[in-house]
Amino acid sequence: MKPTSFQTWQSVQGEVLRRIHSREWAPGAAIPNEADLAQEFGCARSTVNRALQSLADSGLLERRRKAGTRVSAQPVTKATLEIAVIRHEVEAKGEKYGYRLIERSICRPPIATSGAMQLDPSKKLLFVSALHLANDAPYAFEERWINPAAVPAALDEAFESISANEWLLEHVPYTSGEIAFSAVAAPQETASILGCAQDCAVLAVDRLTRDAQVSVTKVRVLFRPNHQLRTNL
Amino acid sequence: MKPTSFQTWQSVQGEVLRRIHSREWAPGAAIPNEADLAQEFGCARSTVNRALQSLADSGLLERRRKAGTRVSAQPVTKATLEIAVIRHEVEAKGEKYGYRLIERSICRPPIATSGAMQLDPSKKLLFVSALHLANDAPYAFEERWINPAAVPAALDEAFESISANEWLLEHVPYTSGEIAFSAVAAPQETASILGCAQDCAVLAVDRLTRDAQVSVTKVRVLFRPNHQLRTNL
DNA sequence: CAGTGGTCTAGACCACAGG
DNA sequence: CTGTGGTCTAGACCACTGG
Repeated sequence: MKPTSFQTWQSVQGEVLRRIHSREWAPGAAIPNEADLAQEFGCARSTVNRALQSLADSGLLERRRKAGTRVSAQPVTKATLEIAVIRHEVEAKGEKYGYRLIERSICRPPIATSGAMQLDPSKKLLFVSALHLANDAPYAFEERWINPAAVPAALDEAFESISANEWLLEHVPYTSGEIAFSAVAAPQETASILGCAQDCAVLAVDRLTRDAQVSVTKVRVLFRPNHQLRTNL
Repeated sequence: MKPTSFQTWQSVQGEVLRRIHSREWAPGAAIPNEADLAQEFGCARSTVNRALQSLADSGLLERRRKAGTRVSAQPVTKATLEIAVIRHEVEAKGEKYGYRLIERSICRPPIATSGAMQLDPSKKLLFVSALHLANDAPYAFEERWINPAAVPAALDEAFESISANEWLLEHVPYTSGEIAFSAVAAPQETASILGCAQDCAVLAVDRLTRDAQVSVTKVRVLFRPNHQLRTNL
């Protein structure tokens, strides 16, 4: 039999990675087509396809019909952050989770909010703010606007023992939306809730959630100082 | 022919999503196995497999051999951030990119740095700090430690006209590593470089890069105030 | 137009883990 | 032990797009 044979898509991927790392296939250069590789590797074309497709997803390869496959010259790193329910996040760290409702009201949102949610500014929304605790210390502060038109049942929920976070996940799961990460100076009120100095730098996660085009909720979560979001590349 | 037939994995996925959204398949509940679905949908099992696997990757389904497939009760949202070379990031916004080297030296790193890089603290490393500009205004400040043992060629590069960012990508591409996002108060020196107030809240991206187990570089990038990292969900 | 990747199929074997 | 997903194969058709 010819040199080596690769029978699993993972092993094919490994071999492709080796050639890229060793610069046998240089950055920006084209690599053989699937059929040729399949023959060389002694496997079916679909196996090669699986391996290459996976590498293309991670940004290492660029593939185009007819043009073929080439090694990305300047691969765009893709960092995947897992955003879990905060309770799970805390428990995963081995800390005790706690929850405290701070405010619940029905009122007209700031224009910036109604604008971002693409809703009529005169319509009232449900506002909920709450504090998440880890080992009884402040962990994250969340301010949330909920669109009652999208989730009428929310008006009947007090959010005193369950976070809006989890409640929404249970009642309107599998939504789409946008998320943004930034750094902000903690406003005075927030700072006192989080137990840090005013204008302390904290990580902010802003999230807008839609269910079939209509905005369901918009939330800003401010984490305790020094909080990090980490992942592997 | 039976009701509808689904011939592409995307259409199968669409139908599965519909059933999940409509709660026909409730959160936490098991769904039929691949063979049954294939028969119902009038397609091959591998087509169903492709569709379900993709949904499992995105966290909507949980699959285990023998146990079958079930709808995730509390799906973990996965936000994928694309971390491009800063020059590209700036240019993609339609702004003019600029680069200014601030410091380049060879010295012993702080213990925290050598520790994180798992290197001998007494060994000297190459330190490079630089400012990235957008439309001539500060965009991001980067402080970087480079391990010459891993990239000897770096010692011959001045980094005066090319950022270490891009230089490294060209010379040791396709590395692995870790990345972390946090909020920090800009130290006095950094603040003056970025042109913001001292202790201003800025987004920090810390990145450790390895090439086959050995640390290549560790970098902290501080973005201008109000910078956001965004993505869709 | 023609080469390349994208996908589908029918069938098969296997690894894993639930019971 | 056995059901389920994970994967491989050989072959086929097709969509896209570069030349």
